[in-house]
Amino acid sequence: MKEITTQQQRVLDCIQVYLNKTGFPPTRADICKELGFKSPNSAETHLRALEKKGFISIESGTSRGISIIGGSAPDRQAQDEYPIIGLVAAGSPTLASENIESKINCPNNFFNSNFDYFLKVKGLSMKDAGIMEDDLVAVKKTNEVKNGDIVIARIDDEVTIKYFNRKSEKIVELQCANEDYKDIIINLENEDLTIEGKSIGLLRKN
Amino acid sequence: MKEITTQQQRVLDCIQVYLNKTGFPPTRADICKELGFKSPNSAETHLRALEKKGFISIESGTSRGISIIGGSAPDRQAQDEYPIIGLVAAGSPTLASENIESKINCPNNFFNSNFDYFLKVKGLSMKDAGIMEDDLVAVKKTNEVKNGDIVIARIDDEVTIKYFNRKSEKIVELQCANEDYKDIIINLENEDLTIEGKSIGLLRKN
DNA sequence: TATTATACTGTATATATATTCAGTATTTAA
DNA sequence: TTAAATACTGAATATATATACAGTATAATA
Repeated sequence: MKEITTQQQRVLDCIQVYLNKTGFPPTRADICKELGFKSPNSAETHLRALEKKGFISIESGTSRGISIIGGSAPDRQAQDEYPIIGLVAAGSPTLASENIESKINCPNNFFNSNFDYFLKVKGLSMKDAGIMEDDLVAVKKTNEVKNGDIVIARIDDEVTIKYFNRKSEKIVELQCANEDYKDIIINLENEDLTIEGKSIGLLRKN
Repeated sequence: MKEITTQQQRVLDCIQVYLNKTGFPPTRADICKELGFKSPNSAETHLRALEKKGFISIESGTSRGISIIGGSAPDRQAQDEYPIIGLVAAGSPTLASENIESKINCPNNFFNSNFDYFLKVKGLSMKDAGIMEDDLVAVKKTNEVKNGDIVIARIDDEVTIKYFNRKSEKIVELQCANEDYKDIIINLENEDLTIEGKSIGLLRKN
């Protein structure tokens, strides 16, 4: 299952909501009305994209012939144990046992993308992004990130969670979401920056 | 619910089977094909009879607008399946199916307390508490809350999520976590306040 | 630089579909 | 015994709906 865009997710949600509400899938026009599109082709192209990516199936030539794949399957969700790793000021957030604070059982399709571990957040540098102290950020190990992603970055031995912003070929900005904190500008020529992964979700226990 | 005839039962079963197989309801022609009728009107009259007797509802002028009522659609709350409810501006966040946007599989000891449903947040009034738009707040249905709790409150038909603060015997403050929003002061003598539940956790999908 | 994917508006149309009308026949209730 | 409900065939039709085509625009990618 490939990545889903924000708008495609909205369309997918819309179909699910319509199904719950009426018992049958929406037409293109229904989707347009719900999401504010003005052309049925807007819905059509999103549906085709969702079909191509494997989220839905569309019965050709059939009115309301949309079905969500995996949607109606009431099978018990496969679960996995995910480690919770403390965001220590220093040191790589490795999965070595000494870094694992505890483990948590969680369905493995719980978020929109698969992920590798939970990171327990320290500090309030991402406060305005709704990430508070002791929140558990679901981290997918990857170094493929794009501007605006919330990434887990390591500079030498210092690990932080920040917005990623590539300013130029050599310059990366690690941006805070809190005006009390200063952004970090990194010159890749002088400094070592490792992208450990990116945030794909969040979990908070009160 | 009145008596059902053998043929009407066959049609009803046919609808259910078709739904299970395709994810959407059949047309008149589909029913004819399945049950060997030679005229779409055969299906039509059976459908009208089933509607009259309360087994199905038919959305007029709508293709495949059949939905099965009651009996065969029990919301069996699977142990680990939790509904996601949209935070609608008006109306109680009931577990009625029309309010359920979708469902999510989740271990029932996932948070530190058991809970009843997820509430999808609209607006940014609790931004500084780290609750953002579209976040899913895990809600435990209770009216036993204490000062500082994040509660789901209903004033008449308006549902909001706010900090709870009892100022005096008669005065309750529903406090925002965003200086752009105004707190709500409620005099219990004049106004109706219902505590639907309290937040015991949060889930965010990026 | 060209190309692909995304994200739309707007119009048009073939056809999928609900639904009405005209019949026939049998069974059940008043 | 007369109406009403059940159980169909067969044909006709208005419209609901999918879907193609023609554009515009932006962002990401190669």
